[in-house]
Amino acid sequence: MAISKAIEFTKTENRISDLAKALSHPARIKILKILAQKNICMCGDIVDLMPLAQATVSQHLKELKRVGFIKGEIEGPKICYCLDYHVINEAQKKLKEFFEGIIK
Amino acid sequence: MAISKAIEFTKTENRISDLAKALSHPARIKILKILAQKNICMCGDIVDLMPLAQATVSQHLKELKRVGFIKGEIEGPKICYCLDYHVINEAQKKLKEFFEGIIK
DNA sequence: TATCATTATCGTATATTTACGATGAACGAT
DNA sequence: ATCGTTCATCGTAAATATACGATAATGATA
Repeated sequence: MAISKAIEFTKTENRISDLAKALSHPARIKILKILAQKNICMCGDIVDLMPLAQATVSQHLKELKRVGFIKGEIEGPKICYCLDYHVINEAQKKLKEFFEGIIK
Repeated sequence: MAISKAIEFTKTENRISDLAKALSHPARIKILKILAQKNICMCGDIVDLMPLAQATVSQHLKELKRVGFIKGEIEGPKICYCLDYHVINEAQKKLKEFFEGIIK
């Protein structure tokens, strides 16, 4: 019989899975690539490059903003999105450490 | 107005997001860590270490098997799970390349 | 101020994910 | 042959994700 159950997941486990969740849709991978290429980019530019409606792209942007991969700065009627390298570096580091901890 | 829409996502974008999806739940992160520690492990051992029912753990194992992170070998009435380092290395490489392509 | 451009949000439909108890299938041991 | 162990699968419920059209909100411009 089971002796004792782990009560929860660790902060690290939750953060890694959350970062991975933000990367778990091809549209969001593509958006990050687009923002990396253009450095800074308005929403409409992204929409034109995506096979999705504006409302859907906006939802994906929201998810990327939620974990912090991107920031949006209001600039008149537009919003300029750009990558937040702080969080991208965090993701890279956390995933790297995770894989290194798993690979013997 | 939109000039032309990208028709699809690339194979790489789909693969990266699919690998990320497998990592997008803390239970699956934890399972991979457990398998790395124990090197090889029966399902029941994992269940005892998780705050989830056996059926739920089995579902998470299925998702990890789907992308290839783990393999299960039947050994009598038990099933021994182990990491598939080929796919783990692939994931590490693909994500590394993705981040490097994004970071200037 | 009326209008246009830009983007978020609402409403909604559908699909997928997550979770669990119950059941079934496979095997070893009695 | 029956039983216990181990694990997958079924059935199901609830939550979340995905997608879109329509609408609202914001600010620039005529």
